[in-house]
Amino acid sequence: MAGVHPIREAHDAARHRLADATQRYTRGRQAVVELLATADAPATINELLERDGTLSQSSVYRNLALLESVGVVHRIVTTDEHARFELAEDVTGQHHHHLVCTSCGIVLDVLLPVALEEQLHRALADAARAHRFRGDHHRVDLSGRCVGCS
Amino acid sequence: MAGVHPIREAHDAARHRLADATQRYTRGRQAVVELLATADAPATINELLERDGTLSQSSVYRNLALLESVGVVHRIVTTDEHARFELAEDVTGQHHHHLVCTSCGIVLDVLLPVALEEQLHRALADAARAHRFRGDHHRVDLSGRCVGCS
DNA sequence: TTTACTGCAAAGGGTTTGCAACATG
DNA sequence: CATGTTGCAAACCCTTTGCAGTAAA
Repeated sequence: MAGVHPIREAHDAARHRLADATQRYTRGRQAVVELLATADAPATINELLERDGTLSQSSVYRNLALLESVGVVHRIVTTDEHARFELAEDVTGQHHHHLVCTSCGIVLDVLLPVALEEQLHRALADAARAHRFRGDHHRVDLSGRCVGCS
Repeated sequence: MAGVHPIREAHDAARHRLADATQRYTRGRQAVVELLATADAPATINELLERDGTLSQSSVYRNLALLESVGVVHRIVTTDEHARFELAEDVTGQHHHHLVCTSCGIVLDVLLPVALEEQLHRALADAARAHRFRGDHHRVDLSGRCVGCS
């Protein structure tokens, strides 16, 4: 992961994880992974359908749900009415966070300083322990207005 | 805010902000504020309707949207299919974050160390500037499993 | 008294699913 | 070939809205 052939690696990860779950890596699933791997920001279902007119809506929904369940895809839900999808961090190898535009709903990826991530990780682990909560992963969003909407 | 009569202060804030918007502080709106002020965690619409059987669903939806628009209520959207609501931070005076159970969808409030919040704030401001994004407020969630679901 | 608000029921809209045809391993 | 997968269309379910009656200021 996070190697020099990110798209191929995304396909390999998807193929292997699906195989482990006795699922096939069909053309539609490959197309979804390809679209997400080449997107410049988390995409909505409609954006995926527009980018590849041969895909059917119901299959894209089903395949995104499947890919999410095997950890290849990550679903982002904001106050925007459309869910957005991106490749999971352990496929891209790149932990990141989001800038969310409250006007148009677009989501941009951003990185935070490693030291801050570590502190945050520790603080959240403390909070989880205090609430007897088994923490999984954290999410940091900054809401605001993108260039086009401000 | 954040005083010794949090519930009364929530009502006062709601009343004033609604008045500023030429809106009335009706019984249904008071009931919603009261329910949120006395809830131990962010609540779904159904939870509010169950706690006060005299409320009608459509009015609760409308009133939550209105209260959100005047900054009294904050909407939390997670991967859970139901939106959750809590009093806004500038009504409670308490900036906080969330632990979100990926199984049952419950949301718990948590505080982070002030120093960490400041660092986070600065780092996000930097990221926003780099993307020519006008930042508003940040959101930090920890996803995982609550006691009941693990 | 004015007019914002409520409650009901029906409409909206993103997402899910039944089923017959199809393609993958 | 056996069975997982697809595509269509209908069903779902949370949320929103039209409208006539009601209540807040």
